[in-house]
Amino acid sequence: MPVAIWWIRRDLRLADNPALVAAARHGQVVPLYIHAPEEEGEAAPGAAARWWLHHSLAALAADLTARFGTSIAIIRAEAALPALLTAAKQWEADAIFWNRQYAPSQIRRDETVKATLRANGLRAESSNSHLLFEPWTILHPGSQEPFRVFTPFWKACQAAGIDQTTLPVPELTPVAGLDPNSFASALAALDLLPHHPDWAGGLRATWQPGEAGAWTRLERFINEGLRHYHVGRNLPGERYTSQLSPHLSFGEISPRQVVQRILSASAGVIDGDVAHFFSELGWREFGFHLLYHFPHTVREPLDPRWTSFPWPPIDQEQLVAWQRGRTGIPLVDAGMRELWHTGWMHNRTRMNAASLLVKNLLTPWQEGERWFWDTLVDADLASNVLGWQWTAGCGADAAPYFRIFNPVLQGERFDPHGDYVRRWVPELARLPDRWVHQPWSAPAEVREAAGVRLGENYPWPIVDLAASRARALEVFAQFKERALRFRG
DNA sequence: TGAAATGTTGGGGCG
DNA sequence: ACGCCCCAACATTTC
Repeated sequence: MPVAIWWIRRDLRLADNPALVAAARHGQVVPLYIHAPEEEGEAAPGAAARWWLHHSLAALAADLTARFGTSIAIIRAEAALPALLTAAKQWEADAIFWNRQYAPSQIRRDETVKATLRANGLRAESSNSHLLFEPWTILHPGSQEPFRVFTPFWKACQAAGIDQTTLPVPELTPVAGLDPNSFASALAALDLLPHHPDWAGGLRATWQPGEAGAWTRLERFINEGLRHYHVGRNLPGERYTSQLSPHLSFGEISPRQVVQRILSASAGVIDGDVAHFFSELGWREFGFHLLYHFPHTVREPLDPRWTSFPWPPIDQEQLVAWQRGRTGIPLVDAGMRELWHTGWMHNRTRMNAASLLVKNLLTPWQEGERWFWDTLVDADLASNVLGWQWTAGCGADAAPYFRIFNPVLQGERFDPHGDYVRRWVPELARLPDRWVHQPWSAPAEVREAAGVRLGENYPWPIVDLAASRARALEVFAQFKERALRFRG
């Protein structure tokens, strides 16, 4: 019986996995994970993602053991290609199957890998498991150009129609010789987990990486979040969002499975809540669309004229205060601490934290992008870059430069009782609702009664919101006047 | 998927 | 009864 390698990447699941199905059809299956972060460049996982990767691999291996009595072979390598060639020889495999990835470095690597494997007489096939729509299939009907604006992009996707068919877990004949013990030691040798100090306690308490955990999240969302999603998704203190992002990022569940399950739960009815949730999946697709068609956006603004934006020198002290949730602005600090503790941040707060860094603190968006990349368990190059460039106003469908969030008003509007702030910034927990989003404005006796001593147990704001807003408006307006005057 | 300034309207207090 | 002012409430515009 021939042997096929299932080259595992960000498709850490058994169900709806085209590469796995293809491998199982071909013959005996070698589930193989190659750890070669150096080769992935900008897409190499950050610290929080490495924690997730460890546990997701462990979960997948456990599933393979329980269902098929096999495990995952792990190779630590400088590059995937030689590892694949060695593995093919070792297992006497004549075919390799994988699911596609879309970061520029990954696309380049996969092209070389595919060509070389085939030149060596091996069968090499890739499939789509990560997206509802391959980026190259959605183009402007007339010009055949990629989209730069979300709404027409998503309309074109919907016009193309979401394929709802999903693949069952295949019957699988494993190769002999893969066992849980050697998997466990190989996984440990990858050294993906933090130590000295172990900062992952909050992650462990929050998440269950793996296919089962992904489905638990989805079912919880359908039961508790979806019904009021359209309004509730804006409230960071409540649990109306799906929190599926890390599971989707690691391919523990496919967007197709999510769509199919939600439609079955809603009896096929697409009301406002369902439509809005689907459009959030659409934003994920849009990120991959942009990353594929405009790969330079990983480091540079989509619009090249923005590369000359006159950022002032980076204030390291302010940057660290932002990273650690010590800006003195409660909503932003709550968000940054939620991120540090759980590896995830509510989208409403992501926008506010990003706006403060880029606009009020005039810090290059790449600094924020880098911090998010390292601390988010759901960090996807596509979504992260899209989000930061959206905030900075230099990306696709970007927020205009004058859109500057006021984190006090945003807090009062979307966290009216301060539940979110109190949870993550306990120093402020005893302040009345009226002042919880702006402790610096509270009467001294109110602060004292609440045990808030600014400058001692909670910082004064590191920027004056009104003054820094005015400064950002001026800098951005001047830049627009000078640099953006000539189109194209 | 903004905030703040400015403009408009209409009710109520008051001389 | 009337004009005037104030200002909340809402709409529009500007950044």
